[in-house]
Amino acid sequence: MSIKYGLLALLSDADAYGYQLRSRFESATGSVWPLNIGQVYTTLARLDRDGLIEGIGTDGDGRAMYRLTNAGRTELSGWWDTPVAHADRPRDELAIKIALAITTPGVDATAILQTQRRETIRHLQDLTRVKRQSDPDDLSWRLVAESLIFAAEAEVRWLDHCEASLVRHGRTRKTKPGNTSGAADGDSVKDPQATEGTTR
Amino acid sequence: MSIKYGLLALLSDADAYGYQLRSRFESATGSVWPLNIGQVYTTLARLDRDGLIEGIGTDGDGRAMYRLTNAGRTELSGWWDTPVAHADRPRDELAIKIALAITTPGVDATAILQTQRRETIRHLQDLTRVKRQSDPDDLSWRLVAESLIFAAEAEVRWLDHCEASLVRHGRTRKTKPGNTSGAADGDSVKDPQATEGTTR
DNA sequence: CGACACATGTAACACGTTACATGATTTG
DNA sequence: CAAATCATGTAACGTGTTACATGTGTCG
Repeated sequence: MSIKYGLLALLSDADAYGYQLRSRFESATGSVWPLNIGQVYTTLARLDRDGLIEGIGTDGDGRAMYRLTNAGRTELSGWWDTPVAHADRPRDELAIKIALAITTPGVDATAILQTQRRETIRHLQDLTRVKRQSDPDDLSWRLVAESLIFAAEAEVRWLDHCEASLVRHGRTRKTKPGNTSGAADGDSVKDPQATEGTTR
Repeated sequence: MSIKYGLLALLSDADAYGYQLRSRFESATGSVWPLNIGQVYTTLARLDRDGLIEGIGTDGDGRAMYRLTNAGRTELSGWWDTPVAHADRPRDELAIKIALAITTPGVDATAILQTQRRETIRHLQDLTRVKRQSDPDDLSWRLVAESLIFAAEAEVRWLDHCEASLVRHGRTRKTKPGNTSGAADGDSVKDPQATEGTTR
């Protein structure tokens, strides 16, 4: 879904050819998600077929130019007006994996949680490094990076929350409220936005 | 990728047939992601073809049973041991949309951010309601729901952060530090885990 | 000249969705 | 009996990936 509308959005700014669309897409999103060039062409073909864009011959150097049609403009403004629904987002593989790890006998869920936590922290460090080394004036670029950072931080908090829940579950509600350490209560595990220095 | 390993995980517990696998998958993940039954069968066929599972005739009532092979067991334990990489996760349509909204002339990015925020808050309320109405003893179920809650909360914070950044960017660093309202600084926009009562 | 970036495409495949066809069993 | 649920599959299509084929332009 996303790249279809991505191309429409880029074409709403100016006519373009396939190769150009890829580089514009990547300069808008900061090349965090390199866009497959083959797919650009197949998507353009589909959009053309559906009347949302139209091929307008070749420019002076033989590049196949495309232009947004009125139908495409309508489709696009519909996209802008409609929030991204949570319903049609892809399944979260991590959540599924943890759920299955817990319910499958013979699987050490705690070990999986810890391995994953290390991986996510590592990723978080990559992201903050990338962010530090990039032009702070390029807004869209920076916000995309920060989107990933926010998500990764939430993931770490969730992993910690899972581990705490597992422990509590292990002590199968035999202990009464008023327990051992601290921290293991409901939500709010760990401070948010604590990106650096959470390596364990 | 996820459902392939999901089926392997379920089959590592006990032999099963297609229909059964779907209901087990959904009872593990809390039917937040209803699993397409058609795909279960095609995936089983692929797994069989690749030697990770094998069809073992039909049970007494004519249901096509499958069993995990040794190769499948190896593949599965590899999955358990390897953390989910951030590299091969799907693109985040929301982040792309906002990035394009900012870079495309003639698009009201602030309006899009606000519409999205309302939608996400609404979703968050749905999730907390679902969580409240569910069995608190079903760990895996609850954690999956909370995974979505953590992610949605992070999304709201990010959206707020985007809006603040846009405002700051609008005043193109002509104002000096020491400014108008408050709140619009760097990270930590809004308190985390504040699920209820953030409707605006 | 040779390597590399530019530029356009195609083929094969994995994965996901919706929809359809078909039949058995269960239940109101 | 009629409707719902159980159970297995197929077809068509959208979307994404990797890999290949093919040519032009540029630059060291």
